[in-house]
Amino acid sequence: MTAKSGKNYWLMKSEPSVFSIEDLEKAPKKTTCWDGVRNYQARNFMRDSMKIGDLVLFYHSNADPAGIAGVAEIVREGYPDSSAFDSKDVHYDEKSDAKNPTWMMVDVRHVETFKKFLPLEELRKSAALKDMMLLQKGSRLSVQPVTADQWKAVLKLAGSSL
DNA sequence: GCCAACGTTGGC
DNA sequence: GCCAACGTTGGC
Repeated sequence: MTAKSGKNYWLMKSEPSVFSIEDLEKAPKKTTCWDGVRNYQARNFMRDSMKIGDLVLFYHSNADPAGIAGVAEIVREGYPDSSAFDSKDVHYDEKSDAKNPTWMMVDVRHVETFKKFLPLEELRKSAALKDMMLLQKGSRLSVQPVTADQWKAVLKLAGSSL
């Protein structure tokens, strides 16, 4: 992964019935740890490439409708996902060793909830977004990079002032 | 709730 | 190292 200097952009998925952007806004310090990711590619992005200050599109998956709900920012870089060590947690992974953790997480803080939610259907209509990973057939990665151009196009669609 | 697409596991 | 079986994701 190219981890050049400067800001990177991301998209992170959450099921709003589990944790929505409203939940993030109401959370203490408007911040949460992004635990429970159990996919190596997504883990690698969080561990290796996400930097403090990077901005994130907060995506509502398994929702009606699904789409982009707003923006968050990275406030803590990759560190071990403690939920992997908790046998009572739904994301418990008995194979993950606390001394050599398999799974990592980051902390994200709420930045903006879009006044205009961007449903998938609308994203698909945008020529500027046609190559976005989110929109590719079969793509289901829960943490994924977004290009600077895609980022600008999304904020424009949302009428965001960021 | 259905199911296509994907990732992981485990037998061989 | 192959690949079938299984589990999960996530749109619809």
